[in-house]
Amino acid sequence: MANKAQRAPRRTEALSRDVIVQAAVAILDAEGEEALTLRALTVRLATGYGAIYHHVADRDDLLGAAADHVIGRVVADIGGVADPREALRAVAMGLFDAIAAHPWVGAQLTREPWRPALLDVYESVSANLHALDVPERAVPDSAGALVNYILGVAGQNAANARALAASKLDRETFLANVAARWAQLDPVRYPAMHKAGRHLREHDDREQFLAGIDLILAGIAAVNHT
Amino acid sequence: MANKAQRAPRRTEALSRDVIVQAAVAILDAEGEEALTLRALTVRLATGYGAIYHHVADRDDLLGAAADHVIGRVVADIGGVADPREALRAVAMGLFDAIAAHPWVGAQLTREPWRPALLDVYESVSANLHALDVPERAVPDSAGALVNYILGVAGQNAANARALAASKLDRETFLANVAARWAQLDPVRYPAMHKAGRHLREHDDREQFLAGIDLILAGIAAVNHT
DNA sequence: ACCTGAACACCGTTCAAGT
DNA sequence: ACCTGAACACCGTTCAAGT
Repeated sequence: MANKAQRAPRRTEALSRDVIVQAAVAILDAEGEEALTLRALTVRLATGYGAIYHHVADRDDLLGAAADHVIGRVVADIGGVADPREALRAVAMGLFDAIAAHPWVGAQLTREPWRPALLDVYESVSANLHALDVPERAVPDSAGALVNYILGVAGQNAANARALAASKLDRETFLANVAARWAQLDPVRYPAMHKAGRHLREHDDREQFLAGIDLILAGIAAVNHT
Repeated sequence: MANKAQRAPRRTEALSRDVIVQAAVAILDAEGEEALTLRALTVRLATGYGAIYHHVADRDDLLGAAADHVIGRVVADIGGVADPREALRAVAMGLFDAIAAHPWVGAQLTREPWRPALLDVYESVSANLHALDVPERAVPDSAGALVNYILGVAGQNAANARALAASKLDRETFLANVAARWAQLDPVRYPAMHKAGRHLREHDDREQFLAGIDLILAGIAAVNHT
């Protein structure tokens, strides 16, 4: 055994905000939001608390930066789509997939919706609506409807991922449990949910999400053309 | 001064889950979500920790029950509206107003969307869509679009309320600050947000919310009738 | 400037002990 | 059954001290 005064090995390369954010993303992806503790970060980065606070204001700042890091890529990857309708669907799908892959991002977006990453989303949506010949004065409400819908789904996704993780079941049996609970609902008082319980197997979150986007786009077209 | 061994006066009436939930709602409304600590509850209820844990599983259970308590009333208060289109708008407006009055509810709904209260919302929305002659197989996606949109706005409202409280500014100057920050954005890279910054004064959250609901309803009508 | 890590001021939750 | 409150196992954050 080593001397008792021996300390954990310290890092040699300099710390930076970016290194910290990447470590945070890795922890969040691997173990979820509540696993991101300052202690876990000091261990992973082989450093002390003060070193982290030297580059980051507080835990919320870090969580926000981590979300920006993930979402930033999505918006950047869209640019090339020419057809505005397809571009809108691409932004929506890109966000959906990013949030499905990193559920903690969904929770973060609903918590701090004014983050730079969402600014770009808002801007991109607005520009594409403009390209769709939506009248100037109708753009803000239309963009708001789309973005708020996306944020709603994002929140749901995050909540589902949390529930799935907490249940410690695999996805299959977890869904079966949800379906069973719904199917047990009184079919007189809760006819729609009762029925949904019987169709959950063939339910596809991604398809339903896109259907919602198309519904809103159809509404925007209907309101502005007649 | 009294004896140092003197203790805080204890309550005489029995505690109950309902009394605890009401106390929680009072704290949440007055001081926001992070003010709801177990310690604050013991003080307010003049009791001990164990007494609370005897009626409530944990803090999350309590937060959920508090949200149900607020949302339950909203759905119950709608029932009477005959025209399905008006009933849908009434549900949406009821939720919006409840969340505006109790912003912590918005955060809670996005965190645990399977709560009983939301079940009733989903059911009510589905029934009214059915009454609007939306085909059976289109109801789930349509209801999902509406509910997810509502949840998205709910989350935004909660986030705005948190930011407003944290800023310790009054609503007026807080909005002016936001508008100023947006107006400062590069008008080339962020034309839509730049412009939005100049119109924030005349912006009405409630009106924009309803515009979104109408947009989605128009989309549902357009997709299903052609 | 950048980093260390003990210490501080909190949390939610438990549980032996009381009535 | 219902309640008490000290104690436990954590948090995020600070700051005097080091390099």
